[in-house]
Amino acid sequence: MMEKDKLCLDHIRPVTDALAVLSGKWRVPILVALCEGDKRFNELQRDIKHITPRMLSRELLELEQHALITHETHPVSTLRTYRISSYGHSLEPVLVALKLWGDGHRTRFIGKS
Amino acid sequence: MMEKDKLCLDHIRPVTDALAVLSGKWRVPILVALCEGDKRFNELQRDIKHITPRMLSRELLELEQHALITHETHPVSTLRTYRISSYGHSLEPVLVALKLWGDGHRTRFIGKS
DNA sequence: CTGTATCCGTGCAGATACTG
DNA sequence: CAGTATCTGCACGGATACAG
Repeated sequence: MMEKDKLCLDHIRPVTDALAVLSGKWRVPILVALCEGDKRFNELQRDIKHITPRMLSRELLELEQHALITHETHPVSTLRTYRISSYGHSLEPVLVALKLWGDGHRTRFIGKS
Repeated sequence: MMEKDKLCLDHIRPVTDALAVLSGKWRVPILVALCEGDKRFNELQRDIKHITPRMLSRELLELEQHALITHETHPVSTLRTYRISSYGHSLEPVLVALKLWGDGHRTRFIGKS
């Protein structure tokens, strides 16, 4: 089981797979917003600054196709509630690793906003 | 420290910072190729399938501006040698986390190439 | 060998308006 | 409230040719 953590050729595809899931301007903000708890469409639109309904709709669909989030539709009304799936929570170690490195990177390049 | 590894709002910026550094089609392939050892421009172009000299040049510059790689110019000839910096190696935990999750993701979505 | 210059197609994403 | 439709600009990245 991984005797070496060094980079090698067979790392490329899984890494780019993971990056593809997280890439785009709104994926991480949406996931983080949903980590505060289940939310509805307009709550997400309010909490995520500057996102348009078009992009929010698109990205919610994408995240759901990747099984990272789910939604429930209220039986009577048409209210939908979005939430992170347990599979979505499996991304946490990845996001933590990215955060730790990103913190250091911002520190190293002082002067960046 | 980090008493909790849960996602929260102040994770967004460092995470997207890190993602920005790794995003793009060629960054990871270049880093991985250089992990095999120092290489010259044409070696990289040969080892990284389908990359054009334009993109290789562009991405090498970008990676160097982010301090992830360095280059040395042979004093007499104009031969350049590219190598990963120690700072570049600090990305390894991040790439390992991405690889581990990406492996699982590919397993989960069987049928994907 | 180590790149640059130029041209170009496509997709990502914003703005705005509209609908059930 | 919860989205969709349409239009648009721009950046990403490929192809090809050229240069030091």
